[in-house]
Amino acid sequence: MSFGPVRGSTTGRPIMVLFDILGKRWSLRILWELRQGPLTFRALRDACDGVSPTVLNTRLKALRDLGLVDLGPNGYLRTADGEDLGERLADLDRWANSWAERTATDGATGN
Amino acid sequence: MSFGPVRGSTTGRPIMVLFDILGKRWSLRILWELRQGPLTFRALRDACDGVSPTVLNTRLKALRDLGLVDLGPNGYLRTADGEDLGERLADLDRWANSWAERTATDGATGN
DNA sequence: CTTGACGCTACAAATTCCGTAGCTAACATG
DNA sequence: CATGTTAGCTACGGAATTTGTAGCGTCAAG
Repeated sequence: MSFGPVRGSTTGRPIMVLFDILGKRWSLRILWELRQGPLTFRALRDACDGVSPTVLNTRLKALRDLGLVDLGPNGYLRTADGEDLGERLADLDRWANSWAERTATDGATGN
Repeated sequence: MSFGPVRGSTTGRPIMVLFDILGKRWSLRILWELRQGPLTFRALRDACDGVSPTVLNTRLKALRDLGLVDLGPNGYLRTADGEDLGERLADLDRWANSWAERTATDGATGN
């Protein structure tokens, strides 16, 4: 497996590779929805607010090429690396929750 | 400040708000490039591979609405929340580096 | 043979993104 | 005042991406 040239990034810095895929619509969401085990293509589609199969398949291909997602007998699932990345997303989720509380409080005090 | 209805997400879960903005091209990158202090609009543009001002301004507006970025006397900078989120991105960066090493090694072992 | 679920593809329309050019305002120099 | 520079930001047309709907081929159950 190798990182080819990535849109707008000739440096090959890993974080840029990540930004490139995660910066596309539904990528983060797909990784997120796979957090509790495998989902079939259609179940994943439903979980992602009915994202079009075109985009879902495109993302899934990219995610598989990067070794973050794989297709098993029970549907799509995250690889070990994907799980690892998923934990960073869980961190993001925890942060987002406290951020929302903080933001709500800000708003109440006079927006 | 308040979260309006977000594209494709009626739940209002904070993580979805985050996915919505971060899932747009250049959002992650902008937050990332602001990690070492304020940058002017044009400096930020240069840092982001010359992203078009149209998109940069749109992202900056969204990021400001969410209270993650602010415009100070020396240019754009991350707010306290933005810095906080930035740390999660730094985690992502660290993970991406080890991931890249792992991935390179995988390729070498013939898997 | 029909039904249903599976992964996935085709294709046109809608949306978003892009690059280039240029605007207004502020500040410094002369 | 005239000039030059830098700032943030907008207009606009063309390119690229995303979307929605329909349907394909395969497989297992009834």
